Amino acid sequence: MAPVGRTDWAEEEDEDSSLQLPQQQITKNKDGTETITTYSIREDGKRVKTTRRIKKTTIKQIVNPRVAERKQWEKFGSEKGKPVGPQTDTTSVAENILFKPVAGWKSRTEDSREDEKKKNNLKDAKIKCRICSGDHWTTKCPFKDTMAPEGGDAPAEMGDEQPEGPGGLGLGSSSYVPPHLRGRTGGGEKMGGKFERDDLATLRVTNVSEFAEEQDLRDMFSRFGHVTRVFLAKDRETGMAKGFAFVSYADRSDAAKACEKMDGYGFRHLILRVEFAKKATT
DNA sequence: AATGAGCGT
Repeated sequence: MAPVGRTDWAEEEDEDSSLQLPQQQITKNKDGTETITTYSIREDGKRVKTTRRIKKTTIKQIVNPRVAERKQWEKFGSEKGKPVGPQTDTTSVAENILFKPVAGWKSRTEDSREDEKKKNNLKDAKIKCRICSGDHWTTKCPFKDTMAPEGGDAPAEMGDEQPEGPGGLGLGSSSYVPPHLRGRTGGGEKMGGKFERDDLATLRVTNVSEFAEEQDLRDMFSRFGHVTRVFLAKDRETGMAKGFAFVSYADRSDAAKACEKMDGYGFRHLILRVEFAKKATT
């Protein structure tokens, strides 16, 4: 039995607290700013007074005309009758956030000095081709296909148990295998002559949003078949996406399907352009 | 508009 004259206790408390809240106040300051004071109740029941100082800007300065007009609309719903502009108790007003990617943020910690040193050493180190003594890397040498490095017996490798790298590509005494050549089983590959990336099933995707990530592309493209590689071009200095990407498939037929379906596909307010890739850098 | 990165003697 409920005590006489008592309604639901929860209801009562609700009414109490909401009725006692003072109205929002706005005071104009001399410097042209305004101070807005609002009152609200937190989840734990505590009453909170919030003051904010804002600087008013002419609407024309900051928004396009359609948005400006929208700002003058009469409020509706639970905000009905409230004055124009954001009510700070229901709307949080934030500053514009500028997104500035920074290169090398990972190493910008206490031990970043060490990193700097290493970098400089690398930069100062002179490059001399072992084949022709030119100022390029041996691997970039125009004669590397026809000539062996001078001296023949290169400094003995530490781990001699591995006569050839995991890829078994037989690049002289070096066991290094560049990432794109690793783990190949040679499916229908002409092994004579130069090594070329298998771009037969690779699509070039352009007009890619700078906010896209490789995973986004993988998600979109893997419905057409097994995606073997996604490369999203980024500026190596800034990390900014350059707006194009490469997507490789295990099967060229899947690539063809994807090409047909994804060319013209809308992604993040941009229309993707998809076509088969031509050969890589020469 | 744009055709990829990686190692390092």
